[in-house]
Amino acid sequence: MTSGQADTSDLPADGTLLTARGVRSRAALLAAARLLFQRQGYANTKIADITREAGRALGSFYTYFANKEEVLEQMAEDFKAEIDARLTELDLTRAEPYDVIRDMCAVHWSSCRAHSAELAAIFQASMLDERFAQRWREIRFDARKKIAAGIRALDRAGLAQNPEPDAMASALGSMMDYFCYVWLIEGGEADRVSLPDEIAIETMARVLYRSMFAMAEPGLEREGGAE
Amino acid sequence: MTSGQADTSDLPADGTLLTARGVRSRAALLAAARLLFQRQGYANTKIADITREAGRALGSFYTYFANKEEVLEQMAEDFKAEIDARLTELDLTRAEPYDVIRDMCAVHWSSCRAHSAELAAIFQASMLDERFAQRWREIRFDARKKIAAGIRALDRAGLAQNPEPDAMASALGSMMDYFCYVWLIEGGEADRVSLPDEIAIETMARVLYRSMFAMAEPGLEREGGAE
Amino acid sequence: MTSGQADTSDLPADGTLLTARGVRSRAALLAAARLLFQRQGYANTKIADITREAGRALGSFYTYFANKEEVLEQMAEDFKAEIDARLTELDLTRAEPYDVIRDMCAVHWSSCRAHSAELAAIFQASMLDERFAQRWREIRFDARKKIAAGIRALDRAGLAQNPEPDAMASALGSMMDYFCYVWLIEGGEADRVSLPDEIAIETMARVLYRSMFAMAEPGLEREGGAE
Amino acid sequence: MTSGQADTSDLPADGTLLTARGVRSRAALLAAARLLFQRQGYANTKIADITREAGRALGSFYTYFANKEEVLEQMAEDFKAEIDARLTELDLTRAEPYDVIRDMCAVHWSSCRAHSAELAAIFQASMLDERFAQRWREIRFDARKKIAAGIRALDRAGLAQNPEPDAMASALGSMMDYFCYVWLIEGGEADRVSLPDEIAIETMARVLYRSMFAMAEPGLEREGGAE
DNA sequence: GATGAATGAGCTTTCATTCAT
DNA sequence: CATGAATGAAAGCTCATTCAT
Repeated sequence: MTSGQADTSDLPADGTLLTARGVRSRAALLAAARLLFQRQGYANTKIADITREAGRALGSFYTYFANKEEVLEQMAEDFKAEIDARLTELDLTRAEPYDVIRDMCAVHWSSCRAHSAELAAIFQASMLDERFAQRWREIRFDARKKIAAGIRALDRAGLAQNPEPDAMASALGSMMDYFCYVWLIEGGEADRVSLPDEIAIETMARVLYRSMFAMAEPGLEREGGAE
Repeated sequence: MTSGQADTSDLPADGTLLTARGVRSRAALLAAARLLFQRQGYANTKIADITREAGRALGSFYTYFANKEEVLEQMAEDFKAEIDARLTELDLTRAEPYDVIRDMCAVHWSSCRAHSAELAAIFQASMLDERFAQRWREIRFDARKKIAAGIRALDRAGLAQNPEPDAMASALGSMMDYFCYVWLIEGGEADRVSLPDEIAIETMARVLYRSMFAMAEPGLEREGGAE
Repeated sequence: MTSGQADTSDLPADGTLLTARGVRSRAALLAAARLLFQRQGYANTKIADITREAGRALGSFYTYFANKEEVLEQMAEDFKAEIDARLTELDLTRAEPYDVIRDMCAVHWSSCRAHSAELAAIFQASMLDERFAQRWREIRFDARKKIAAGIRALDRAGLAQNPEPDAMASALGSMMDYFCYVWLIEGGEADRVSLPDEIAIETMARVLYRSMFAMAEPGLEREGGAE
Repeated sequence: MTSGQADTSDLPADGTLLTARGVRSRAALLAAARLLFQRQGYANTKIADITREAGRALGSFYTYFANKEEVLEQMAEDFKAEIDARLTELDLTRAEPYDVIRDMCAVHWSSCRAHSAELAAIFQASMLDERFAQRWREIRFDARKKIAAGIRALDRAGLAQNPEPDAMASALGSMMDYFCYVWLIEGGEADRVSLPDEIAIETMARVLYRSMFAMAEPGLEREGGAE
């Protein structure tokens, strides 16, 4: 429920099975790493910090991971798996498209909140290391493709016009990713440090809906909004 | 025109005036730093890299800067000054609001392109160092305020409805900043590495306009778009 | 007997207990530091000198000490503990006051000889660093107080007169400290490089006794000295 | 009057005569060095500190001195010349030997006070650099010889007994030097930071007189002191 | 003479990774 | 498996000294 780590966290890097003790140690290290990535950032976290936080010896880290990158890779995998899973679970058949978009934004926001450590670490690593930049591009690509597909469907249905669906999807995805980073990790904007979930989700949903449909979202139309 | 560096680049760390030779060296170091921040990132750039690239001795760096942070601070200042200046020059009285928004996006995009080194460095540093995160929040805050003001004006004029102008401004600003980072620095999305200026600018403008006005932008309406 | 280091040498910087191997390394580093402080002075000794002399890698130094100052602090502590202990062991009830004073001088001289590295380092550091000047003042303060107490006792007993016991104690203490430094570390006076223990001790004792009692010490009186 | 620097300060290292401008610069540098040696110590004073304090360019230092050592050497020379001169001026024919000793201590104390920068620098340098240790030994040697001569004279006159005049002179000289250092430069003892001139001088004189004569100094005898 | 930028050797400290116990 | 000491390559930064202007 809390994460998708269960699938993989009991496996060492080389595929060998771990003893019960090993499983516990590995989990302790991953948990410590998450805590620290979130608290002090990925780059600022040393291997020694992780083992200290996990109450393990420094050398034990290398029993389970080749290096810090591997920890992050593991986390990124779990993170992506979870987002994918939750996006797949979405009910795309809801009558009102805005509700679908809103659900998607809610999933994105709550996943990012639940995995803020991973989000922080991936964002950071993507800026330090081209390999992780590539990984991050892959991770977010599914979401982009989904959005682009939605835009193309609208176009085909004559419901809206969008000459560059991929660029638009990239822009909207960038908004979602960085907006979550800003409010869930970086500490908000200069004049405000946090945002209620409800507002965050609606704001993202509104931008997505309006950008895709080029009209106001249903809730507001009824109130005699932009029209 | 290219930058606001002229104002400050003839001043060393302690406020004393530099000789002509000093001005040249300082500029060479800044140029080398820009090049390297862009090419290999801020965190991956060592002081020795900068001096080597600038064709200067290691120690010379410290004649002009106390450390790498100071270089970035200088760049950030210049960057912000330039963006501010260019946004101030914008003609806000153009008849068509979309044109104003488009101009703004064009300024943002071209500024980010011209200062991609600074953008890369600031983004990176903001993720490694809380002090720079704060600085980055300040730098981008003007743009957020401007967008929020636009949204509030539309609301007051009854042209659109937007219950959370600040959150919306943050989302749109995040989109602009990260979209520029992704395409100008990080190398695009998984399936594409670059975007023509025209498309990038229009995409951002479209998202801004539609989100703020909750309707299609003028160009498309005429073509019988979303309606 | 040789030192009070035993109490503390099995503790690393952070208070954790060391393994046997660690105890050995720490001791090796301290021994190397002592040797070098004595041979080439505190300020002239680099961390790399210490580790090389100890046959350890440079980085190993930092497993045990935060910096060179900490090494000295450790030594100073041990030095002070030893002098205190030896001064406490003195038999203050000997019938002849001169013998008590002579014993005290003997303890001081031999402690300084045994810990000439520490003495040299503390003296040097006290001149480079106000923090160590303060520490040095504290270290020597017990001895000053002891001398001043002796002077006051004589005054009260009507055996001598000394209007400024604290100033006198400072002068006598300065004599003892610097005289030891000069002959045990600096290399004596311009025309002579060393002094037999016996003469050094008697000279100090004589100055102390005469200054406090304002009369010749017993041994000489019998020989028909100053009277 | 303030110093003996006048004799030499208008001569550059190589014997060439300086222009009036040069004389002023050299003096400014020496004055700045004195100030800083006193304020922050010899070792902690950088060449750049000196030139900044003197309001001169960094490079100008090397017009007048080969390095910092040479500055100190110059100062030491002046210092020694002054002490020698003042000790020579002493009236050794005063009826009361205590008065002679007291005058000598007064000269020593006031010279050290007037030249505390030099004293601080020489003491420090003597602990960092064997060359200066040697120099310092030479500087203080005259004083030692004078004291030893006094002791020998007393011995010959049968007025006191002192089997080791040179060791005694070293002890008394060490007392005088370090006592002055402690109170004029280092900042006193742990419980007190300064001493009135009168008390400092009398304390030194008392230790000298009593140690040499093995009896109370005249002033106290009259008050029915030690007898 | 005066200036201050340029130089680079030298030192400190950090930390990922290895490996003997 | 666990442990934590050992290692040494990398940086960062300082500052005496030189030298072109």
